Amino acid sequence: MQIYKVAKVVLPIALDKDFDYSIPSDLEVRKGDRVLVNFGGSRRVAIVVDLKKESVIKHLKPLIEVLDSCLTCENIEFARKLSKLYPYAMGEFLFMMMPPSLKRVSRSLLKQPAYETSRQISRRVSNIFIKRDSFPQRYSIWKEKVKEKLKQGSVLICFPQLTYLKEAKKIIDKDFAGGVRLVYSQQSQKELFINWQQTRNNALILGTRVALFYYPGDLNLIVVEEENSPYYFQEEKPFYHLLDVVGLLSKMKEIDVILSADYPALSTYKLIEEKKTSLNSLKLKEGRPQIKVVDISGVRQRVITPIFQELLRKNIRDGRRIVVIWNRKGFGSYLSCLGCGHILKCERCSGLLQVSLKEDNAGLCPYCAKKTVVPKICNKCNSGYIKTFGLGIERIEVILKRIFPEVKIGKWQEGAADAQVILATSKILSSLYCGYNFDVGFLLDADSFFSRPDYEATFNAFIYVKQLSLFLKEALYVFTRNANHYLFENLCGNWQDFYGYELGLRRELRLPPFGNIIKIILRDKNENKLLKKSQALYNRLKNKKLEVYGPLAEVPFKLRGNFRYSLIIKGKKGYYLRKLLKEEIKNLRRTHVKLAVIIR
DNA sequence: AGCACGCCGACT
DNA sequence: GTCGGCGTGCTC
Repeated sequence: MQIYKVAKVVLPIALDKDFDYSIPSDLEVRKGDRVLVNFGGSRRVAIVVDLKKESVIKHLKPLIEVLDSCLTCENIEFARKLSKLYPYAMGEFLFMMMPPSLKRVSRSLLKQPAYETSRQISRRVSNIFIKRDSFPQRYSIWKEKVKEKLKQGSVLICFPQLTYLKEAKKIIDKDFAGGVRLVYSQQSQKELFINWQQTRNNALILGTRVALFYYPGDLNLIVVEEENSPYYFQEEKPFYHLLDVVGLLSKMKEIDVILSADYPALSTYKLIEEKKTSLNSLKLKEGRPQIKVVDISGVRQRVITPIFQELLRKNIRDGRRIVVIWNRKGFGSYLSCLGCGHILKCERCSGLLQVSLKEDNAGLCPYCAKKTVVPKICNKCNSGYIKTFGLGIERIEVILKRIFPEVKIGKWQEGAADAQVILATSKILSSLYCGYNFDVGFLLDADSFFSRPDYEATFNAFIYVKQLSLFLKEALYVFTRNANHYLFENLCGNWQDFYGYELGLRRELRLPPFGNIIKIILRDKNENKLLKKSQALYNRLKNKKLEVYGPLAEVPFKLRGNFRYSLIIKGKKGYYLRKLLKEEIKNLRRTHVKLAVIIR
């Protein structure tokens, strides 16, 4: 006999609500089952989140079919917790926990149903941060713990990027021959489905941030490699930070976490100071390589300064392998008419068109990557010639080749093999993890890192410069026109001094990790309408006694045809703010304002 | 989210 | 007269 006659289900929609369906007498339903329902006039996949004897709703539609049991009660609990932490519906998170092919209406291909793991006896969770300069060093520390934990369950190792993951796999494979499974979003639906099925128990999983949502029930340990990486912040809906989600999952499952990196995230450092996370590091041996701050504040030349030329000449003469970093790709940074001064812009964005030598007559939008054909003659005034202004890395290449005609100079990737001087944008750092070394580095525009209106800019700049220096054997020259900026005070010394100072600033200004920053970005094709709605939202939030700033023009103001304003809410950490935010978002969705919400 | 319904201004 | 943008309400 059936005890339960009603199933509560959720769908993958931005709606924080479950719906009741009656269970036909010939169906057997469990929590976590994937079912087919008639919802709002169409057949859709839903997940059963609860079973009841009766419902307050009068006319229930019946469940059409049980497709399979692919999720567990624990998945449901996790999704519920996530939807309290972030302003997204439980259904949106729940559907992230199953492979994409199961989100569609499809007959089950599952070989076996999801099984519930019994809860362990309550135990203390250990959180540890392992600080070493390189991946092999860090890996040698946490390897044994992975082996040990793998005896009683699964282990997940998170990587910030796919290239990094694949390089690391080569090393890890040697110790776990054939036993490693990869999970990342670029895999095909078929691959994801197979891997999802094969990592349900007793698996060693290497994955990018998506893999965390596919976690198996017997997960026993989470390792987050390069835990300070900005790639752990998902920049599209649903916005989340992997470290938050790892914290939530480890607390729920009572499993240990190993955070591993060359330098800790600031939030992790705070936990270390509070003794909530332990620190495993070597005795301080900073100063290899030397970081040298070069003050060019009084120099007339913008980039190719005499002091840079002199240092470069000396290091070339000494036979050193050199990397020069300038953070603008292409040839020039903008195009302008010599006659009327008109500056060419992307037709969809407020980005200035960049120029590349390779792509003749092609202007590239830095924001949407759209290519535009650049006319020879300005079509605004019909007389002036269009000329390239500003410095891109390709123009720097041309200039340096003229100054040093006898030296092999090449761009990163193209000429990396045999050039003595490599030119690159700051993006080079993420490919250096794959084992590439230089003797000397020149960071030509350190100021561009912290000139943005972003409270995290200085911290990110610190991490960037420190990480870059780890791939240099001898010295890193950092050029700046703001040599008295606090970034440079502790750049060469003890890293903990910088962390301490930064943490003090954040505490004083009530910024993360001491408080929440919530940024709501509103967008619309109609600029006036958008401004009005942004102001209306500002007033509503202000009336609720929140600390709100804005509306501020986002950078870029126009992106892919949409204008963008943002509001920033500053507040204490807590559920009150999140609950309030959820309500506001619900109201906004109704008025068809497109928005993004970023919580830090 | 996605859809239907109903209100009001614009325009062949 | 009707077409369509837009606010509102609903989905078991």
